[in-house]
This record gives sequence, structure tokens and C-alpha cells, in this order.
Amino acid sequence: MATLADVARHAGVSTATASRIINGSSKPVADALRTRVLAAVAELKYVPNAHAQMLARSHRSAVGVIVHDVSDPYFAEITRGLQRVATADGRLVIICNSFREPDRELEYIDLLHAHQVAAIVIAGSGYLDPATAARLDDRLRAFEATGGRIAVIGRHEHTGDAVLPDNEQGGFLAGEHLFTLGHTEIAVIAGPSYLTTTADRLKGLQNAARKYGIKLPKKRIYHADFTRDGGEEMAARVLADEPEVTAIAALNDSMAVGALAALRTSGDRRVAVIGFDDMPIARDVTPSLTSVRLPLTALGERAMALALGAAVESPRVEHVEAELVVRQSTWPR
Amino acid sequence: MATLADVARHAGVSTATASRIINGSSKPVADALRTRVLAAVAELKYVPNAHAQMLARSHRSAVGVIVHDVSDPYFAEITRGLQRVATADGRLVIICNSFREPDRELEYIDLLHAHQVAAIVIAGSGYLDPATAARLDDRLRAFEATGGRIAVIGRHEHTGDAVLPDNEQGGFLAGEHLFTLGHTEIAVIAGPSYLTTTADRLKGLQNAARKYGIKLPKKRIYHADFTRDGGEEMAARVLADEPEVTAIAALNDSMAVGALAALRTSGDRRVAVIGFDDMPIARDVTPSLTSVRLPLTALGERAMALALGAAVESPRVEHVEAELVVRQSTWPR
DNA sequence: ACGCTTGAGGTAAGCGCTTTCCTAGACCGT
DNA sequence: ACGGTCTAGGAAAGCGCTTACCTCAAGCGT
Repeated sequence: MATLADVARHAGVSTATASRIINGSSKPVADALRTRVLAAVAELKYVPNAHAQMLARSHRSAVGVIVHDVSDPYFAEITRGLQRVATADGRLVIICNSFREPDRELEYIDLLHAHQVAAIVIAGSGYLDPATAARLDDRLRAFEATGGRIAVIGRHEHTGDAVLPDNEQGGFLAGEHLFTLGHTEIAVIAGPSYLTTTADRLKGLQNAARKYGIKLPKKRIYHADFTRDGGEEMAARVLADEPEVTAIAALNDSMAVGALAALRTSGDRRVAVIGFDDMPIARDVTPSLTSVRLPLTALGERAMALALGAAVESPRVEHVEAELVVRQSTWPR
Repeated sequence: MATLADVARHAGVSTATASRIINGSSKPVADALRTRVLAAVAELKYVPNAHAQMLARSHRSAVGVIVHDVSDPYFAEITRGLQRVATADGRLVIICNSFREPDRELEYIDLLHAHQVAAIVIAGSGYLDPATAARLDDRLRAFEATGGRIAVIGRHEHTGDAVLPDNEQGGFLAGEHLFTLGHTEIAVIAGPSYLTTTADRLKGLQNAARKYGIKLPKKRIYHADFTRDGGEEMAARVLADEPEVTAIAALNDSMAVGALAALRTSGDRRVAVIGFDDMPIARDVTPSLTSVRLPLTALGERAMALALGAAVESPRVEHVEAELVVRQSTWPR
């Protein structure tokens, strides 16, 4: 491990001069020295120790991102947006997967805090349980108290700036679409019941049901885990349990795709399916999936912009509307 | 920012004692002190500065991962495997997207080096251009020279341990499948020509063609960019240019899905399509996609295991075979 | 020729932590 | 009671860098 001192010695200058040359400080330096130092850097294959740098100039630069799972396309899209604006700003982004476990999320908040990140962006559903939310918020506040910035995507219970997709309105859109097509017997494949996203989307659906005078009994709400396979399994159960159902509203596209698969294996061609999120795959399944679009990449970009922007007294909140995208998987009853 | 010194002062002990208590050092400490220190930690919401820790105990722990793009399902799968074993080992993993730009890759190698990661794992096709490969290898060696470990997935031109999916054999499998089904006029939708993955898979395809006495002229090889839309565009061009083609071999699933879409819009139901990678989506498109499976998650797991394992004199190389998965998108001519 | 400014470069004090080494009191056997 | 052995806890030396401050010499005007 060549150190700055090695380079300086090699070039016959002080570490101060070497540091100034390497970092392109504003202080003027003779060209002869500059050349010597740069040559020493190349020869020794010197790479500065980022930890020492961070410690010495105590200003934060990296940003941390906590998502449920980057390999889930939903978060992949959001992350893409986050990365774009972060790297455009020359920042290292550290991505952490919480896998929907509050404890892991807690751990990562502290870890990012320890790593002196400038900001933490948390994307993905929050936790309905107030105790859990409070615990998270507590750690977040501790981070904020040290001057860190916070931005959240899609959860409203925390301190800091927020970008909020309107899940409730999106749920309403999904319900309205199905009900105006004449479906009265619908089943819902929801996500885990402890997530706010599930609750919000469901609420929108119920609002729509109320408006259109349709009843949406508890037993018609099946909880899966937001994965494709979970959706397939639940859809199969719906098909078995409730033969009168004519449409399934899945609360995300992965589960909707699973539902389509269940329909395919059962040979059933009469049940309509609507998804949520409008992920790229929606175009490529057959029938192509009607869905409620959330501008995921944009969500990420805006959240990162908030996180990197100047701090403001009162947290900024941006709302983002959902939008219905009609394709071939829904039809009149 | 509460520091260790603050905590120590607050608890009326030295920083040495505080550090020992907080890190659970082996040195015994009186319970009274322990309680006081822990109380101070809680009260001051103390979070240790990871940079200072790294600097003081100069041992590396985090690991860095460089992939082309995590939000690409191919890398998402690999990354999942990498993360699983890294976090099981209690390590922070830093993920960097190179977006297939060698310069960015170079930059990230240095950045990870600077951050004193214990190991760097690079996944994804290498670059055919020898100068580019050499430049990368040079930086990698510099990292290795400082005691860092390196593991690569799917590129053979570098120092360090490697997990190598057999792309050539996979290409052969794809070709053999098509040729034994009787297809003689096939078109290939390849990836970017400067990537080794493209070259290897293509080579396998050509080996198969030679074995089965089929000719595969240059003009039947279309280069796209490994994305779905690129695949769709090229497939459309194939359909327009070469009406006699009865099968398309796409060199990854994303492009195969695009090809399926092109077929759908053109109303063509006679051209067979085979993909490569067997990503989850392959099951869910219609017709479901015949593909060549690479055990991506396992690839990631094994690479990370190599990276975290004990260093050995001579780099270890593990080969992983590809496997044909036949579904509905291919049929006899 | 003198004092002053100016500018290039060096000196050294941290940044926040870990850990080696040391101290001083407690405890032991005789 | 005394020397010797433990042991709990503290002092302080770094880890590799940045940067405020200082030095010294050259260049200036008068």
C-alpha cells in the first residue's frame, strides 16, 4: 500500500505539496514538482485512501440508498433514476437491500450513518406497525441531527423530504376501470398486509367500489408477497375458491403476471386481470397487461434531487399521480 | 456528531475503555462502567465513524461489485447471489454500474480500491479490444498488489479467481437445437461486437453450424445491444430483409423477448425464436421462450465465495455449463 | 539599501478511532 | 508484612490524509 508519504518521499517533496498536486488544489505549484509527483504516483501505483480522505476533510459525499430488493424490477427502475442523478453529481451511491425486514433497514440506516453519507434515500413501502415506524424514524432523526439529509419514496411517516406516488388514487383507478367495464365480482391479490403500499392501494380500490356500489368483501382479498410466484399461487386459489369472480386486481405487476400464468394453466380465458406499476414486462406477456403506471425512474430522480438539493426548513413533499394504461388483459364483463 | 471522546467524557472513562466496551473487545471491563458507557451511547445517539474505524484498524471488510447494470435482470440475478453470500459473511457490498463503459469500470476499480474493499467482483462480459482489457488488468493488478482479492464472472482475460459460464458451449447448444429441428436458414441477433460474451456465444453457434453443415453467413448476424428494444428493432429488420429465415437465435433473453414482440406486430407465426440466459421472464411470454440456461444466482454465489475465500497462489477457475431449456417458442421447421 | 509584500513550499495539528504499552491498585503465598 | 503476580483502566501513538499556518526567499518601491 503506497501512501501519500511514500509518494512525497519518492518525489522529494512534502506530503502537503503532494496532496495539493494530486487533488488539484487551488494553490499554485511549480511545474517541475508537479511532474515529479505525478510520475511518482504512476510509478508507485498510488491510490489515495478514501477513508483517510473522508476523515481528514470531514465533509460527506457518498449517498446511501435503501430499497427492499434491487433485483425486483420495481426497485430496479427506481434505483436507475436514483443512480442517474447521483452519479451525474459525482457521488458514490451505496445500495442496501432491506428485503422488507425492518431490522435490516434499521441496521442499514446506522451503517450508512456510520459511513458518513451525505444523504439516505429510502424507497419502498413503509411499515404499518406504528412501533416499527417509530423505531425507524428515531434512527433517521439521529442521522438527520448530524446534518444528514433524508428523502423517502412512497412512505409518508418519516422526517425528511418525500416523493409520494399516489397509491390510493392508483388503486382507485384500477377499481374504476374494472367497475366501469361491468365487473362486479372481483378478487384482489394484495401484498403483505403490514405494508403501507398494500393498505393504500387497497383503500383506493375500496373507495372505487363504494363509489360504484360494488361490494368488496374481506374474503375476496387475498394476501400474497408481491412476487410473481406468490401471485400465481393466490390466483390459483381464487380460481378454485371463487368461480363467480370475473376479474382479478393484482396490487403489482409481478403478481399480475403470476395470475396470468395461473389462468393459463387452468385454461381459463374469461377472467380479466389488472396489474399495478406498469413494469416493462407488462407489454410482453400475453395478453398484454392493463396496469396502473407509476413513473418509477422519475420517482427515483426526483427523490435523489431532493436529497442532494439544499436543505430547507420544512421538509418538501412531492406528490406523483398514477395513470391507467389499458392493454389487453381487461375487457367488459 | 457525537464522537467516541464525547461518549467517554459523558461516562467518565477514557476513550480506550469506551472503545473496548462498544466493540465488545475481549478485555474484561467492570459492569458498572459498561452500563455507564452504554447509557452514554444511547443518550448521545452515538454512531461510530466507519471511516475512522477503517483507518485505525487497517483491515478491509467491505467488498465491491462491478456489473454492467443491476437493473438488467441478468445482473440482478447474479447480484442477488453475490449479496447473499457477502451479507451472510457480514460484509457491506458496494455495487457499481459500469454501463458497459470501460472507462467507468476503470474509475470504479480505483474507487473501490480507494475505499479499501477486501475484494472486487466484476461480472459481465469483458472487452475484446486488447488495449482496453490490458488497461483494466493493469488497475486490477495494482489493487491485487495491495492485498485485495479479485473474482470475475464471465471474463477470462484478468488476473484473479474466475467463474466462467461456458458461453461457447451454450451457443453450441442453441445452434444444435435449431439445426436438429431442421432449421437451415437462421438469423442471429447478437450483442455488441466488442464484448467477449457476444464473441463466445457466436462462436458456439458457428461450431454447431459447421457440425451440422449449415452455413451461417456474416449478413445473417445482426448486432443489437442486448436490450429488449434493440432486439425488437433488429428482429423487425430480419423479418423485412430475410423472408426465408425460419428461426432467430437471440444471444440473450431480453432481445429474444423483443424478437417475439416484433413477430407479434408483424403477425408472423412461423419464425421460431431461441433465447439465452433463461431469465424468469422466459416462462411468462407467449410463446414461452426456449432458452439456454445459465445458473446466474449460483454464478454470483460461487464468485463471491471465491472472493471471500482464502487467497491461493494460483488463481482458481470454475467452469459452469449451460443447459438447454426447451419451451414453446421453437418447433421443427 | 531597506522594509514590505508576495508566493512557493514545508510543518504539524488534527479528523475519530483502535490498540499497544504502561500504571497502579488488588490480591496472593509465605 | 512483603515481594510478586494479576488485572482493570488509562495514556498515547499511530492509521493516511488535509489544511491552517508558518517560513524563507525573491521581487518591489522608495
